[in-house]
Amino acid sequence: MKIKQEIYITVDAVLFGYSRESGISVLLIKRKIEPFIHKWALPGGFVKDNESLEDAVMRELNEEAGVKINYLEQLYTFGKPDRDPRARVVSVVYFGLVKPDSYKPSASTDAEDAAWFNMDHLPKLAFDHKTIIQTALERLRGKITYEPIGFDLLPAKFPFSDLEKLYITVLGRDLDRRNFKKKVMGLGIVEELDEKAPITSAGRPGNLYKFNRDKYQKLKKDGFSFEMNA
Amino acid sequence: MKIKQEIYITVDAVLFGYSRESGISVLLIKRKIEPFIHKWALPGGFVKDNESLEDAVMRELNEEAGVKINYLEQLYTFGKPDRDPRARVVSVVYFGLVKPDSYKPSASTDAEDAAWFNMDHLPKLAFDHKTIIQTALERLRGKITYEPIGFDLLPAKFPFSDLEKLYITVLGRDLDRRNFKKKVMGLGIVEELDEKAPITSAGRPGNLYKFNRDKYQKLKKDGFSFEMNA
DNA sequence: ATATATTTGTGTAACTATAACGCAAATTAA
DNA sequence: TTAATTTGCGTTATAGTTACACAAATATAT
Repeated sequence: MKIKQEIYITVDAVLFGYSRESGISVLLIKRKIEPFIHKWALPGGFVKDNESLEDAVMRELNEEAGVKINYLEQLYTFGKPDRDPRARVVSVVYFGLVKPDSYKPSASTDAEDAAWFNMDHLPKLAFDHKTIIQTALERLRGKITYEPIGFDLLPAKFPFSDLEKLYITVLGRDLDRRNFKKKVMGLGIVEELDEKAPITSAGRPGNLYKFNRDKYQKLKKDGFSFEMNA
Repeated sequence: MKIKQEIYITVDAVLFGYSRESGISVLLIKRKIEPFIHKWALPGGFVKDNESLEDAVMRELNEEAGVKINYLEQLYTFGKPDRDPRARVVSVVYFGLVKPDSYKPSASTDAEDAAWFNMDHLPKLAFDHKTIIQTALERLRGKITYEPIGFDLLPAKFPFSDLEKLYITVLGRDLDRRNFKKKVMGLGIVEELDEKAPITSAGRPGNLYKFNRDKYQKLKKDGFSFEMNA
């Protein structure tokens, strides 16, 4: 092609996980090449000439971490001229959610190490990755109220209070337990199971619940819109 | 740099305009180079090595059209390997709104022609630009309900029914005129002016109204959230 | 000139959703 | 055995939404 352009394109991913005990976590990898060698960074890498952007993120995530992704969407493209000291690099960043089941990052080939970090205790990060994580967190906050993506952070079966705690953590404000439950159950997409939740603390044992994704899809087609402000 | 990568990066812009008479329009330019020479396409072009993505869109818009942009945000990055017949091209697309005042595309240097097209009568478009416009329209629809971006499609002073018609057009459904007005005025960010609207049709003449952006910003800082479902 | 159609402005009543609570039941911890 | 904790279910007051009715001021048709 005629045009002279010296810009590289990468993909990165912000993967969020959640647990009742430690709240929201982010998956990071320890870089084993320069720049920022041995520093923590988001998983990602250069896009190959013939693969789509989505394929590129999925490949990198497999190579570097090996976790099962439950939800993935494009977040934002970061392109400030000086964000990479080596050269001009534009990064298309994806936003993903991982269930606790498939939480463990497996030993990987490309990264020195991969680990989940609590959002409140992030290490120093390479490049502009701190800003990127901030943007991703805002997306999570914004989106959880009008799309049922919270369930992509929980196991298939969960005690109701886990869902409630997830919303409290993500939204960063208190909710009325009773109103929250009424609202959620009223939507008709969460079902109570005939199964007791494993005991984790004092108090009356509760049931397990599950998200009925099929029902949500059906309702959505008929113009139903999820909303959780309670 | 070590990495071999043959991917080009461009920026494109979907600029929307609005008028009571013709509804929503999109700004298109007629290409004067291959591929798709003489075909209509979104304004845009290659990013220079040292300019930010935003600077690149603004530059291209000036070169090709010369309209004043009232609102601009990043929309999405399109990167399918075969979207450009020449080579692998990843395009970062921006979404913008233009007021009717600064509506006229001025004669430009880079494009053969630039013109506004009604959303319902778009010509055949180059590349995947039809899909891109569709995505942008969805963004407009989604965003107009929870951020006051509708005012970026109207002149500073407008008859109230223009705002109402804008929402009806964008949302694609009917609204109750009276409830809509109550809702909007109740938010406290639209002011009635002491000025009659110019007469455009039969019926009782109405006043002009204006959006108070300062007040909105102030309220927003205090946790106020715009919402228009009426 | 007069009647008709059109558009703006204001209001009210019924219904629905949200917010703020209380209390009993079933369990663990003291 | 008692206290603390957690779940489940319910009620009431308030706020918000929806569905209407009607008068006023103008252009248009007759």
